[in-house]
Order: sequence, then C-alpha cells, then structure tokens
Amino acid sequence: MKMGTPMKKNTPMRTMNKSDLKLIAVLERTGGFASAQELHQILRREGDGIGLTTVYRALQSLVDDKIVDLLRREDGEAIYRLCGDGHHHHLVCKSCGDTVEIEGGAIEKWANTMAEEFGFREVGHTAEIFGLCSKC
Amino acid sequence: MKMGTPMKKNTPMRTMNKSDLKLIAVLERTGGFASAQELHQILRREGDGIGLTTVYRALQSLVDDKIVDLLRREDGEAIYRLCGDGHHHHLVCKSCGDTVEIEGGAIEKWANTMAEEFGFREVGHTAEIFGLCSKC
DNA sequence: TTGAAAATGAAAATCATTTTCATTTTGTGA
DNA sequence: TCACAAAATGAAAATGATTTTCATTTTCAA
Repeated sequence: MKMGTPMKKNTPMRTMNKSDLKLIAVLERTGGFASAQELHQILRREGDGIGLTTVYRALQSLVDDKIVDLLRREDGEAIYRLCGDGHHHHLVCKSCGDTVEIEGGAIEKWANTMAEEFGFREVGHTAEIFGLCSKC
Repeated sequence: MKMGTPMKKNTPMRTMNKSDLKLIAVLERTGGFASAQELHQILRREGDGIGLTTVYRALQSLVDDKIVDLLRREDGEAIYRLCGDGHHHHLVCKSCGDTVEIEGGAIEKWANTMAEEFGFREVGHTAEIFGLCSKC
C-alpha cells in the first residue's frame, strides 16, 4: 500500500507488545481474514482473557505499522490479515470469503501514471476484486 | 445478509415509487458518491420531509435493481452512486480531500483477467489512488 | 525501589444501519 | 364513488461494530 517510495529502514517502528504478538500468532495460525470480533472470540476460547478493546487497539497499530492488511466485508465490517512482504491485491469471494492473493503489476503502473498526470505525490492505492468463486 | 442469487434477466423489475425517484434525482444532481445519511440531509435541506428509514429502503431496492452501485468508504460507511455514470475511479488527496475522477481501462482488464484465471464469476472491483495533490 | 509512561479492560458512548409497528397512502375492483 | 388490501412511510427502538473514557495494573528505566 505504498509505492513510488523507496523502502525505508529508518522508520522507527513502535515496539510490539504482548497483545500485538498474540494477534499476529492467531492470524498466522488461521491464515485468512478475520474480523476483530472473531479474533477476540478465538483468543477467548483459548483461555486468553484479553479484552475486546485491546484487540481493536492492537489491530489498529498493526495496520498502522503495515503488518496487517485491513479490508472490508460486503457488510462493511473490517477484516484483517497478515500482510505478506510484497505489495499485493486480493480476489475475494463474495459468498464464501475465500481469498486469493494476486499480483497487480498493471495497477502499479496505472496508479503511477495517473498520479503523475495530475501532479500527485506520495501515492498509494487500493484495488480489490470481488466475485463468486468457482465453488460458489 | 441475503443471497438468493437471482441471475435472471426476466426478473420483473419492481415498480419505482416516489422515494426511489427522489433518490435518483439527488444522485443525478450531485453526480458523485454519497452516503445514505448525506442523501437524507440533502433532501431534508430541500424541504422534503422524507424519513431516514425510507432513504435506506429506497437505496436498498435501487441497489437490488442494479440502478445504483454500493461501495464503501474507508471507514466502512456505505456510499452510493448512480450506475452507468460510466464506471470510473478516483484520485483522492490525503490532505485536502480533493478528488479527481479518472479512467480505469487498465484496471477493468486486469480485474477481468485475474477473475478468469481463478474461475471467478460476477466480478466487480474497487480501485482508488490516494496521495498528496500538487497544492498540498 | 519508585515514579512515569504504556497497556489494559469494563462500561459507556457513537453511529450507521435495521427492525418493529402503527399509521397513511395508493391502487383496484365492485 | 366506496371499501379494502397491499405498499409505503417514518418514529422510535434495537442492533452491532467500533471508539472513547477512565480508573487500574504492568512495565521499565533511573
């Protein structure tokens, strides 16, 4: 979600706390998208007494630090997923929620071209495709 | 959330009522995206005593009838626009909020290609670019 | 050890959206 | 024109995710 910018190592990244790590662990284990409420339930079910507020806060900072992606279900609920290293996009099934990570080379070019044309700097972009997967 | 999937062209289209027409009129006039709340305010400001509930209901059926598109702001709020304005995308300034409508031919192709590759049907997509405009 | 800053969570507050339900409007057949 | 059922309407309550508040606990460096 960042592009024309050279990769910077100097960004002072907030230290991760226990809650952040717990959330990352769950996201790693489940591997897909999950809402804050779902993540909270999972942790609770596993005996962790973490509060919903803390889950929201942890997710927020993980998103800020670009460690997790945030997108939206069709009903507007926020769903989170661990970012891979590279910049990518998603193909999401409207029905079962199945997700495929895809490359978006064409998009990167498009975004850069358009941004340049209109004099925009420090541009990022979002692009998701949604539809019905072959199983649904 | 509903899903029956009426993929038929013979679906008799519900007759439009006054509220539907009012909403369409406002959307035509304003020409961009607007949330239900905003649309309601606009109508109110113009002296129309229409209720919020009715606005939501009208928008819902217009979306069902594919007369308006529904997408989501970054905060998850639903925003609506008339279909067939020609599908386009936006270049939004992070700082001042200025927006430019842009063409997205490349995106359409990309979305279709990817969808096909993974066997997705009935696909739609979202794509927005954001950055700092020349003034900011 | 100690005080300040960071983290935490319960409960209340927000806010968009949906549901309920009683009332009004509209359309149609007699 | 009348009567009546179906559709539309909107106020108010309900929902549900997310955020805020605020008092308490933890962490940690000096």
